[in-house]
Amino acid sequence: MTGAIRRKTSKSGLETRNRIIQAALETVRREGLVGASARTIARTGDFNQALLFYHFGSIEELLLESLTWANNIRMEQFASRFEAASSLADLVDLAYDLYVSEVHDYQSALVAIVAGWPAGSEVGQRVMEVLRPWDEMVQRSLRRCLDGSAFVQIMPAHDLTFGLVSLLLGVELNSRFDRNEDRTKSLFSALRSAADTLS
Amino acid sequence: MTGAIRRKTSKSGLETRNRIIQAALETVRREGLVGASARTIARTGDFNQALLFYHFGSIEELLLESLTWANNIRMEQFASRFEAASSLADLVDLAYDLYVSEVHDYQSALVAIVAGWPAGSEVGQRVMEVLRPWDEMVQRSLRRCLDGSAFVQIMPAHDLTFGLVSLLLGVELNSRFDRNEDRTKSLFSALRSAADTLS
DNA sequence: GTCTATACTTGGATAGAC
DNA sequence: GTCTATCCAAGTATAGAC
Repeated sequence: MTGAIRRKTSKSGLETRNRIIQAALETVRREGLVGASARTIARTGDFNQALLFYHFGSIEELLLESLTWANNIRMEQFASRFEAASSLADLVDLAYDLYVSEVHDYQSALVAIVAGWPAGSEVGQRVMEVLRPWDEMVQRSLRRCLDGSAFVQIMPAHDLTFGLVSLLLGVELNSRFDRNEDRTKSLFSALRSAADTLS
Repeated sequence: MTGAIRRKTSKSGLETRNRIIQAALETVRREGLVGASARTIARTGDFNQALLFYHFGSIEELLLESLTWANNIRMEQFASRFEAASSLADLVDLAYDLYVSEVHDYQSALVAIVAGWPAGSEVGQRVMEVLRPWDEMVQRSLRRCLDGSAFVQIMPAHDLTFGLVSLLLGVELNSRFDRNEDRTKSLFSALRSAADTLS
């Protein structure tokens, strides 16, 4: 297994890298992680299969970088909104928006990648690192929102963080085989009113 | 793709089927779904690779039956306890026990299998069917426990069901790359006291 | 930086002996 | 029902032309 390969990043090189990443995500979305081989990915993006190895060195590396890429977009997209949130209800809304945007754009290809490797493996480690910032961001936001609220008495911030992040993962995983978006919508709107009532 | 193959189930045949299923689960656990090939599974279980095809016809079929098998065990193990639950707090405890037993026995190999295939695929459909009974069981139990409680005002039973099941999936997925069991323990004990307070 | 061609490995699956 | 041998497809990866 070769590590990450990064050539001089010329303009067209970057564009191609991006095309390949898009094709990888699209393929995982359509065929599942089990169906995402170099050849199927290349067919999806309509480029030569060898290109993938030139730019990323291996499939694992490509999937990992695709995960990172998609995740960074989400982070950038949501970071300011998390900073701006001022109540638990805001955070619930944000979580829902995150879910919608995730499922809409990637049909939760991310959770498939996350779930595919065992924890101890090298890939598993790196997946973990990609996900960690979310936890920190949510936790910071949550502490700020709940500061002074009586709500922390019944549910400490770190538990709430872990619960919210896990719930989001679970809902996304669920959405992979239960095409009923209404259930999620309904859940989050119930959570939202609960948050309103309780805080 | 060939369908399920079921020969006359002699005693030793059944035992072998079981050995193969165990090996499949063990392999997914250790190598992840991406590392679960016919050959690696056979090596894990120390049996001939061809045997797998004789008994199950294909890898997909084997993984699906492994999922079903492990899931049935859980269902049998927990069904009576879900029937016996009489409060929201009981249900939270049950969910936690389910998590522990799942992670302990399979290190969440199940969620890996669940996440590996796309929703629309044949495998995805069947995975969905395997999971559905949980939803029904939890929902029945929940309605019974919350009957007459004021809690349903802030959180309807069907939303709570979906939330609880999703949370469990998410926590199990999380446990694949975050080896911190204490976080889960802490979350569920917080949920438990919340359930006590609120119902 | 991209494509074609190709080497080589692994994986899925079957046939036939035992 | 299980094992050995084997076929073939698919997969990963590299070399070299353009």
